[in-house]
Amino acid sequence: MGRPRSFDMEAVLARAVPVFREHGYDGASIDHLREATGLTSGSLYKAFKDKRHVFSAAFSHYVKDRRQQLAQRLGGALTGRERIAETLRFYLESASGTEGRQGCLVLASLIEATTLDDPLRDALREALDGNRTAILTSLRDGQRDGSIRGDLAVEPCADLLLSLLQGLRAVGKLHDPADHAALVATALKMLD
Amino acid sequence: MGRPRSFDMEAVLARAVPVFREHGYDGASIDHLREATGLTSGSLYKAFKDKRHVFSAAFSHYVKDRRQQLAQRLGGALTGRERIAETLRFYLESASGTEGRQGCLVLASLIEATTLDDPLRDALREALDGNRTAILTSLRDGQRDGSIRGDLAVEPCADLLLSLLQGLRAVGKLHDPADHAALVATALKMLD
DNA sequence: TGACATAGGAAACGGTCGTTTCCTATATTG
DNA sequence: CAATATAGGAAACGACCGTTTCCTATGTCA
Repeated sequence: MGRPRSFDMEAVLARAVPVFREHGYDGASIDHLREATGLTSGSLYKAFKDKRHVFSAAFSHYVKDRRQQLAQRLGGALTGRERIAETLRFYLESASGTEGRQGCLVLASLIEATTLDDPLRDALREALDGNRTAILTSLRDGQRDGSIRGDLAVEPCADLLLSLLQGLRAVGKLHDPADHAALVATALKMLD
Repeated sequence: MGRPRSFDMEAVLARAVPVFREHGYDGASIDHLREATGLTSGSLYKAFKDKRHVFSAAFSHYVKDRRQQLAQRLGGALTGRERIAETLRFYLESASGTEGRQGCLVLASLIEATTLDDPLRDALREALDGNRTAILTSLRDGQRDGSIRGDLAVEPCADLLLSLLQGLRAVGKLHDPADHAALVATALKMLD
């Protein structure tokens, strides 16, 4: 009971995410969040315990949203190899234009990893492990469906692809990646 | 003329670098720098115009130092292919342990790229372009010495390797890379 | 419909930010 | 050796940081 919230929590988080993507956890100020969300700082502190909790919720929202977007794009891709290729294309597009300039929240958090507390670092680890597991699954599926050689060392391959995807987002903060098709083709040679 | 400086500028920069590597430009406070360098904030402002100039000098120092370290390791590697392999090993080691946890200043700056001013962003671009050019040179040398196929598309390959190297540093903030040899072997397949 | 629990929002909190001021110390130069 | 230009360093600056307080508004429930 009591007076109900006049704003949509989901929408506020969606507006908070770009702030953290651009400034990181430490660099994002309550004033930035106030501007982006339209809430007063008082209301922010009614809805969240503190800045840390805003970040935590925004981080979860971002990871969930990215997972959904990727899952949707992977829906049509049949073979494991094609799923890896589509994942690469997804990241190449995310690393381009305004999206690329805004940056990846996972990557931004990674850079701040040493200054984050344990629960946040665990959430970050989970997000990254999730990405790695997804890649690994696609690789193993590819081996099963014949699109990837059966004797490929999938573990180092997954590690490498995980780093490559994050690296694309990093360089994408400055430059748009050129010639997506050639980049995908070259990267896929790691699977041969 | 006048009273000469009582500290070594080079040494102060070497002590300032880890502060920026850990906290980034925005996150590094004058107090952090004061602690790390042993200088009072007044002396810092005597030696540098402002925090931006401390960062600029520290950034140059870091890039120069990294270039030298890599050049030294590349001294013995004869073929272009071996130079690429050695570069990968260099980054894998840099991404490990306390060095990996401390992070790469280029990568940290990349994340903050959108909030940096034009001159700093230009310096960052130069550093990154330098890395890319070095990779490209090794690839072309490899084609000349026969260690890399002559019909390899070197441009996308260089882009990919550049992103991969940065990505290794990113993930290295959280996890040590495992099985360096397998990772190098897998990455080198992009050159086949 | 009146009591109440919570939201909304302005204002202020102490702390830290980057930076400047001001005074003293000291090596260099004529 | 006196004059001077700069370094060293303590203290203070206004601005902004994350957070809290306090008062009003408004929905819910008995």
